[in-house]
Amino acid sequence: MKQEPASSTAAPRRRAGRPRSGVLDRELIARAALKLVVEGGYSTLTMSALAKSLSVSPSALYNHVESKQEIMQWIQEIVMDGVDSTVFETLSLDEALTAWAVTYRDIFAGHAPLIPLIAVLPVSGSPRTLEMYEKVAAGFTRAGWRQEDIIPAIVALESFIFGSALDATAPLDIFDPGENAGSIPNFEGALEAQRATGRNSADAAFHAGLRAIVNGLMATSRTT
Amino acid sequence: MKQEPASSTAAPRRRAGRPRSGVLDRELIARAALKLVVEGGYSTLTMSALAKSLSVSPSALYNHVESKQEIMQWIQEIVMDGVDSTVFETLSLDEALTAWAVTYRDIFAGHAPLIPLIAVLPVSGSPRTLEMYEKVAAGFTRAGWRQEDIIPAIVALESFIFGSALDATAPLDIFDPGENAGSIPNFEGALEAQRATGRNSADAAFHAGLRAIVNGLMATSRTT
DNA sequence: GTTCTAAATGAATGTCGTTCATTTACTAGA
DNA sequence: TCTAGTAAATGAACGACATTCATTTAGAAC
Repeated sequence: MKQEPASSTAAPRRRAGRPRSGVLDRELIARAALKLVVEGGYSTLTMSALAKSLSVSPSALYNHVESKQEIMQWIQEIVMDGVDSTVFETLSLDEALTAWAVTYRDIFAGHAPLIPLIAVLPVSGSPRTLEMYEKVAAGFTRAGWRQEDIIPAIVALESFIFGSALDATAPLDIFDPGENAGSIPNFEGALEAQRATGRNSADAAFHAGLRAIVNGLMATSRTT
Repeated sequence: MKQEPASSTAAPRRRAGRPRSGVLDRELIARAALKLVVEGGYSTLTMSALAKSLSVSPSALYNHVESKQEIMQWIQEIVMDGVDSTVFETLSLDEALTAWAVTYRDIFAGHAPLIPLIAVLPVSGSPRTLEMYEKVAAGFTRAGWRQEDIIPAIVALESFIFGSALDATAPLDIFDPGENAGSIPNFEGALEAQRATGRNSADAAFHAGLRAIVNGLMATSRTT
């Protein structure tokens, strides 16, 4: 925030290069927050718990962070780093999209509370996220897509991925009709048939849907 | 909700059929909550505000509701009623799916905070939601789909719809690269080309994605 | 009219995120 | 070495919340 052009958010810095007295900084806070989340889920991520895990008082955090939301964004950036977008450099577009989507969804299934946040957050705050988009866009371009069709395709895929990540956190018996059984024969039949396959229905849906949307997008790009 | 066998959650009841003294009941609370939400957004839906809108004290609500979450579920059921699933009785499967998805997404775009809830909530609590699934499943069955492929197809579509509804609430300039411009040529080019079309990118993505996933599903159902 | 009970009350609780006046301790300049 | 200057930590306090609970209120049933 002082003289570097890139760092967008409050990073403590002083004239000399060396770190100063403070125990805290952005990296430490972000890592501690992520650790808390990984170990105990998002409900355990409170400012007090975070402060305690850093052996500091809650108010001390506010010298480095604007709000809890900002910490969530930091976590999001770290998590997003786990998404493999190098596949676009080695695989064909449809294969790359599939591989990318799989890691994307798997990772965010463990971070569902971030999803409503990301979906609405300006990407400008996340350089690393932008790099991912660049690689994905490059993949489309290389495959000969019309420029104006690329963003909608990416957004559509992401919407599907986020929705699927949310869905992946649902209980297995989410569709159990309970006392309403009997009045919904078609649905119950379908449910039973799907159960009989032994596959997890969230996974089956994700893979079937991913195949459909990727194939569908490829077909569309040739048609229009 | 009065004498139907289905009502799963705390509904006040007494030996005789007539309503008793109390000002409150499930329907009233749900409507008042929805009204609050429609007028001021989900952040204005607090137990105190809800109680005040019903001229009652906050604690009075807890004679009829287990928790705020339960109120959210009631709202969800009312909102879900707005989704048009009669189209499956009149249109071909792909047309019906498209029409259904459009109303589904449009409606939930105005109720984004419900989405993380729904995605994870057992449907057994919502008879009317189950009826919707029944109509959708009937549409698939009528079109000759294999039973075990129906649930995954529905779930995949819903995931896309929920993701798209979340996306629809994002700010228009969400992709503005800000200070990171320059290092991401492919993405910026795609962005600019999309912008030049004059279309809202969330809408473009939804419609492109919907076409892709519907077409893709149809193709898959013939292939496998 | 007595009893039973659903329903409303209002005070209180606990958990949050967040603010702020104050203190602490390191650093730079004289 | 002394003297600011300042980033950073402290702890008490605040204001929203959802939720609980002992108590009161007022119909209905017998």
